[in-house]
Amino acid sequence: MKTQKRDAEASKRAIITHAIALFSEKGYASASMDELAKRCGLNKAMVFYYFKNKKGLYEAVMQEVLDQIQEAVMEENKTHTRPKDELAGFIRTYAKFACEHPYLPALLLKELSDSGAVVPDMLFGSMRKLFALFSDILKRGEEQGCFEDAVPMILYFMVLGTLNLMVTTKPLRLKAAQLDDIALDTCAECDIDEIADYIVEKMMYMLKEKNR
Amino acid sequence: MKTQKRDAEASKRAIITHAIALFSEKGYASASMDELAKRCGLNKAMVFYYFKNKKGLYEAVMQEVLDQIQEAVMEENKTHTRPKDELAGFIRTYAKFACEHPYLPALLLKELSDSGAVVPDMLFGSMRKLFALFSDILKRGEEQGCFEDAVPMILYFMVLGTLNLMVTTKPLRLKAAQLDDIALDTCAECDIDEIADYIVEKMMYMLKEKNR
DNA sequence: TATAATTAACCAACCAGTTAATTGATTAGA
DNA sequence: TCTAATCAATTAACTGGTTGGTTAATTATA
Repeated sequence: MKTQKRDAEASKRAIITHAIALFSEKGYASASMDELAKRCGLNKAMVFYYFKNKKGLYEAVMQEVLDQIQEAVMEENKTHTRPKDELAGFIRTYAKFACEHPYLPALLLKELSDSGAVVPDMLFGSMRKLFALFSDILKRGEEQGCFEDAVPMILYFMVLGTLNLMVTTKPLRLKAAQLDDIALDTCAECDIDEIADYIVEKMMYMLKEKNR
Repeated sequence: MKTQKRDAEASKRAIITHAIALFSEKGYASASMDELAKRCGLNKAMVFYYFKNKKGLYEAVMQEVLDQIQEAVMEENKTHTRPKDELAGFIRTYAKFACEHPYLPALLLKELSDSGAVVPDMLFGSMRKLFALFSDILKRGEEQGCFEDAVPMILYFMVLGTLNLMVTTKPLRLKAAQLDDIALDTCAECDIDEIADYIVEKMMYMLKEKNR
């Protein structure tokens, strides 16, 4: 593998990689294509050469990110059989991924807070699969009698909402912990695994209220 | 009350009102001050006359919105004494307000997904009070033995995350319900009160796992 | 030589913010 | 009560900088 002066694949990948970081830092509107090109060390025209639009690039970014989290969760899911373990695995895997790739929560919250203003069509195309898995776990859990009264859509957003917010607000919570009186615990020290475990535990209580 | 050609208070109020709508629709960066002025039927310079900056206006907007939700929740809270009722009231009141004023979830999610990039200082100044109330309810609940093992920060984001996402994604979920196969229930028909009731119910199960 | 990758220079549209002049209401003085 | 002065509210026109996007020429590779 010799280092060429020209490598289309490498350029394209560099653009996507830096675009993920930039979009999640600044948001769609504030992300400048000039700055992106500068970060990549490429000419700005390259961005439009490989991706038609800013919007086209953003779609590619969202696709990439959603594919990544999807694959991580789906792959982990194979290692379980019982719905309870599947649910716990889903939550812990999402939490771990979100913590290691903090652009995911940032991008997702921004997109969802607009009801997918930028990429409405593809958003629930890609997100549907994750939700379908989550929904299926709960459904099978109910059939097998280990879950009760599950409303997948609400519970899905409960898991994603809590985890995404805990990840994105971490800097804010750290700052608050320093300034604030001691009375309020902002959970600044908690690491993501503890948080995930807590959510898993509480989720189990929620879903099997009677049969214990 | 005669209709004057000049009314400073009315102009200022018009700017804030339309700014709330505009910021929550477009986000901070994409909200144009030219368009804002056009929506208000005022000259653009008026915006900078009453509020120094775009940022200054945005801060005023966030202050207004956070004050509104705060007052609504605080006021309702006075009607209860038992922590369980207080918690239920908190959730239902926030849900109702968020549904009737959908700009709140949009603005809040956008701001939190940046860890308060635009107005970091004032954000947790204003949000702290709401969280302090929530935290206090749980604490008193634990002292009185009706709640167990509560981690206020996580539970707070669980409530806000779920409700805010359910409100902002409503159009998306409605659209998905039409296109999607029937297998996936996106909760498109649920109204906010049902959702709030569900969360309250599940929350209660979470918080009193042993003593029932 | 043909083609894919890369570049510099450019453009019109839009942006937040300014300025200096103008208009309307309020008030003080006669 | 009329008027002149004062001050707050409002405006049109402008600015310098940035934006997404284009184009035509140039380079490297096969």
